[in-house]
Amino acid sequence: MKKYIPNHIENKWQQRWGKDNLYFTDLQKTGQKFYCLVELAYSSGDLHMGHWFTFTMGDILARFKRMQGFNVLLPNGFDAFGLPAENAAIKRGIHPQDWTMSNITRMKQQFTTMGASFDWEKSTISCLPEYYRWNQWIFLKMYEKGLAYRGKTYSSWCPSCQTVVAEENVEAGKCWRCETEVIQKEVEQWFLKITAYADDLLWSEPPEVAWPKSLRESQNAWIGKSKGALIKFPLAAQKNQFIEIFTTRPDTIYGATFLIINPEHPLLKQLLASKHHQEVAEYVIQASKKSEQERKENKEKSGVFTGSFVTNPLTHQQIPIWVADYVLPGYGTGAIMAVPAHDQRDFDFAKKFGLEIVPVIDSGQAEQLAGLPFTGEGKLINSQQFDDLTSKKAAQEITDHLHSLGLGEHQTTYHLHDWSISRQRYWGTPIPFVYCDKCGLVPVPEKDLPVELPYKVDYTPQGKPPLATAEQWVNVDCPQCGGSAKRETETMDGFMDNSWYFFRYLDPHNEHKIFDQELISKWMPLEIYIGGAEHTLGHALYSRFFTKFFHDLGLVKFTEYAEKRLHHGLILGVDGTKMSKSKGNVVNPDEQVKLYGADAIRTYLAFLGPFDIVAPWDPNGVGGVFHFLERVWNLQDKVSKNEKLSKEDYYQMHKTIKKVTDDIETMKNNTAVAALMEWLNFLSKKTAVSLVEYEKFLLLLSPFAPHLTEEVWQQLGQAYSIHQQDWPQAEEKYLQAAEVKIAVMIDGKLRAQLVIDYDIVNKETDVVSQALKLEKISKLLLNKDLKRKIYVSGKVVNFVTQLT
RNA sequence: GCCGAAGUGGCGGAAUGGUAUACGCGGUAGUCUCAAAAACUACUAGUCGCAAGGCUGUGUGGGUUCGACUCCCACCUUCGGCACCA
Repeated sequence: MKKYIPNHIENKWQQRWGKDNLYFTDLQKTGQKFYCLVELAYSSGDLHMGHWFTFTMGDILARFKRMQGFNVLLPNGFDAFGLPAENAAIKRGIHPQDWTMSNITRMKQQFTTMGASFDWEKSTISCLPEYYRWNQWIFLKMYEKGLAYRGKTYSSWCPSCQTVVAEENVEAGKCWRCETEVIQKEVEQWFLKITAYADDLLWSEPPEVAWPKSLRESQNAWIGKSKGALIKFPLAAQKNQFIEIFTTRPDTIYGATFLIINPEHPLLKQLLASKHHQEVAEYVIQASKKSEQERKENKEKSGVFTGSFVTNPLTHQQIPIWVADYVLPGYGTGAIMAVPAHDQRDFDFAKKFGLEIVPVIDSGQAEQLAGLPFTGEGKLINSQQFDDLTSKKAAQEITDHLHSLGLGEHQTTYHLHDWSISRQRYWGTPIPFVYCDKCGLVPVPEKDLPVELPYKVDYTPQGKPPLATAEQWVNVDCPQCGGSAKRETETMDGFMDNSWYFFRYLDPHNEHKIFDQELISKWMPLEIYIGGAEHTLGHALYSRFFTKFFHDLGLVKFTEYAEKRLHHGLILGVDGTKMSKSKGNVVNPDEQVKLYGADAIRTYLAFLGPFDIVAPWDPNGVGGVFHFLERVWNLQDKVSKNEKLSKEDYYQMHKTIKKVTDDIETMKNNTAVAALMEWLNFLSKKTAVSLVEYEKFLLLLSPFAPHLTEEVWQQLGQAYSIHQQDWPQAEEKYLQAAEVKIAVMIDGKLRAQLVIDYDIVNKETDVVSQALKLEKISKLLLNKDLKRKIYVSGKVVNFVTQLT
């Protein structure tokens, strides 16, 4: 027999599978479908170990389901637009498109060496017009529905990338791509009104689909729905002028002893007519200098008195207006009523500046007696006609009362902001709008899509969008009046591309529609979506938003696109830290393939630990798995066609079939591989192995090691391909061992073992009397008073002599 | 601070409330060899003991139970996430 040398067989089978189109999925076929989705890769040019890990897990599940008779779709595509392409191109002088497309060619080759069962006919590349024209189409539809609009706000701006960075892509005050500190800059840009879906995006309990709890709770927190009231506080000096505040605790209004506005508040200029002018102006300047990050980090309260007063609409007292940067411009109305007795921050502020503290909720608790703020709910005090009401009731009644005075209303606010989608860069989907001198902003008609990205532009950053340099492209006739107009030169955020790609996988080349609705209703929602937890507040939220939008357009019938989402783990470098080029601890999959072959790497990644594991790459571990595969290969020597199976042989075989089946189903690949190793250890001890056993073994191993199993399968003279065989079935009648080991305990402590025939496993009296006869047990029980006998079928006998 | 997940050998990790440490790595000894590597075999939680055997052990302290890694309460630590959100 030949030695197991992966490099001699893997390439051969990869080519054969490709030639035979073995993993082609007929979407029209009837029968149960299984759509297995893995988050698509960015076309960076190199497949790293993280890709291997994630895609291998998807591939194992897909292969398993296919053998179980499901019509499985395992597609793959490329996230191809975005800054890295543009930056790499600027650095190396290659056009982003050429850079991207050659990367994709290379990565496809790397994906092939993985031996994964992708159906490459169902694939998308986001930088191709046949894909991004539908980004434009979606954008126009959103515009039609009032969900895409042009707005002006302060946004995080990356000076290095020369573009707006979405809030959820700002990490610790730095740009997620280049790690330059972002600044706040007022820019006009396109927004998608994701806030219109805030309530729809909130997860209910229990959830409609099986998505991770951590994701659901993070998304809910990010959406940040809170109910409260808008209340107008009349300015003391000017009649009919108000400061409007938002509060979640209108019940505490009688305790509002001052009011705070943020330093950027529009009313502030008006208020600066007092003697405090200088001090306030200085504070505002100081606050504007602080970066968002500093403001958040420094929790020491700061602020100044404006010199002006408002009237508390219910106590009718004049209360001072302060400016403080702990009140944020982007939330609520940017102004608060401060209730120091019942809010920690207001309390800290009041203490620091010696402001009045009036308790209005009776907590009956010690903190309050000790003069600390009580932030919970309770019964009202010091609140005139509302005294003795509970917080909940009072909140309702006080808001209603304010409403009748024309000074308040019920209000719900959200933390979620609209999605700023325009980028002042080249390598992205052109936004399909033109600016006409006569007609203003005009959408490009649907029939004129796609608005193709011009190839020839100057994409080096100069403070204006690169597309503005493509003059021929920019100057167009207005679709409405035919007069001269200019194209929008901003492009779309790359997150737009990957918010809906899994719909397009099902119908990637459709020229007439975004997708065929019948195909979608047949194949979606998809069964499982494997991806990273880092996309919780980005991609995983946007894609749900798009699905709900498609639903409202009448394109799809469901409101969640994936029945299940699973977060994958992370493979660290050998040193236990995150792999990075600068640290030089990157484990290159291509090199590992050369050393051990794809099968060993796949199986090692599966065996490493639970699916969500964060663990370092262990070179010895791969070696161990390679050794396992080698032993499987060498077992051929022992195979005999005539070998009869004992009861124990059948038991081991079916026990393993059951375990591997259950484990792959629940994505516990590590214990599935361990079960195969155990069975191999058992088979290796036998003098001969039957063909039946060996075949079953190969079938069970085939999702993990597709090349080796295919090769041995062929050598055994079996029909091609092993990957088209039926998955083995565990039979109940074989799932009983011949003998059962029972633990015998006295007072819960293990004292002996009893081996019984399987036949008497359910006969309690027989088992107990056999246990009592054991020499060791009878000796230990000699002078003891046996109070209870407990028998757990097939597991344990416990003799209790002491009852507490 | 808040939210989420998790703490088990030298290491990665197994265990429907029922014999803790499966499987793999690493280690020790042996077989084979002139030797080494590879392969194979045995052992490998700590501790007392020549042994038989005992005791202690799943982050800490309590609790429930005949029996707890598993369930409950309190605490500690680590990892991941977050928004001074009124």
